[in-house]
Amino acid sequence: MLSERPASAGFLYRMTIRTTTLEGGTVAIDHLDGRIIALLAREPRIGVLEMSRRLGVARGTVQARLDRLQSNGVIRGFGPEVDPAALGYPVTAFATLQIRQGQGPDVRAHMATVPEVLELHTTTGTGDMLCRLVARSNADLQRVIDRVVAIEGIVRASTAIVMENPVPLRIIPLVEQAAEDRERNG
Amino acid sequence: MLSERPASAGFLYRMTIRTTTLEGGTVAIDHLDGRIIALLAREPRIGVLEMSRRLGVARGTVQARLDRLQSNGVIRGFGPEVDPAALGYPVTAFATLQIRQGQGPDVRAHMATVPEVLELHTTTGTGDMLCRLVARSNADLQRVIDRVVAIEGIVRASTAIVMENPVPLRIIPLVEQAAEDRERNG
DNA sequence: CGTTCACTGAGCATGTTGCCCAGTGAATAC
DNA sequence: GTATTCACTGGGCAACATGCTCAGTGAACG
Repeated sequence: MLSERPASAGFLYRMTIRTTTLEGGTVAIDHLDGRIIALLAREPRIGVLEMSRRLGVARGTVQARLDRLQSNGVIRGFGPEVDPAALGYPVTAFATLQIRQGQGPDVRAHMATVPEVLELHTTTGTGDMLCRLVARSNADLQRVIDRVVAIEGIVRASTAIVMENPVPLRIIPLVEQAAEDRERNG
Repeated sequence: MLSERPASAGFLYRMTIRTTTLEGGTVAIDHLDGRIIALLAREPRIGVLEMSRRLGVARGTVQARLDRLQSNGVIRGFGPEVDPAALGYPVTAFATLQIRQGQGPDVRAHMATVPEVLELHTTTGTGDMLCRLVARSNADLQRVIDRVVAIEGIVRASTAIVMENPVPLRIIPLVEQAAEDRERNG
């Protein structure tokens, strides 16, 4: 079931695509790029050869597009998507933190040491930081929060427990949007 | 550079592992599982064969572990990680929505139609829903929010724009934690 | 004490990859 | 207008990884 992508050095393919780069590091992707990403999202284990067959283009083309999408940074990688729930962490929560002036760096470093902190953002608005937490249970969430706020510098933490996840993290609609925009604008 | 995972039906490998399943669909993973996931996270394009070499175990073992991790649901997939910023959406924001009683389902359906909504959760606490948005610019964020709140049922929306992302979405520390817990408990 | 199970190490046919090449049409530059 | 560049096609070849199978081993389990 788990097949592979041979480990390889892998230089850029013979082709180099006339990349359309917009302002600010933005990369324009066309419809074919969009289809490649969508196909890859739907069937991650598909091969370049199989993709070229499905998309009706030459293998080299898919190869080149993929290389470009990766060196572009559009596709950051293919890391395994691990489900925290399956690991025993079925509870997800978002915590808004208020930080004491100048303690930002300390808090950031501290948060990075807590495994249950899956991501951390600094934001505008009421809070100063927003983080995503997971825990083994609602009760366990208390332990996690205690550990999080166990550092000087966090003035207040406000937690919202996730009940449902109607829209799981997704990117395809945005990719299609971006591909269509490219078609229209050029 | 972009190598592959041959498209294949792929039945379970000959081996079936004495799976340790805990209460509530939780799967216990051991140290080897942890190393596999970590290795895969670090070098997603590595092959089963290469992994077995690096980890010092037989190819079949890695194959079987990986199959199990996937059928377990611990590894959900290997979808491409697309960077919204590279696509021209460098602005990320979190919006807290307050929903009018009974309008939840309508709002959920509506949110799913907005490409810039990357994820949506229903939560406890002050707000009723929390969503992650992206936009082409701060100005564009207004357009996105307008589109989001363009449905009856959203009483109030409070938005926090992300400035920095000190801890990007990660899972490895949790995986290691889970692997260690397994070692200790059983 | 026999069975089950995870794992090893080996093998083989098949299929994919990495890389190369010549040729085409279209957009770009001179 | 003409030459060049570039994305893409379709073909080819050697090297390699995969999918699947098999026999054997040690440890945990009933």
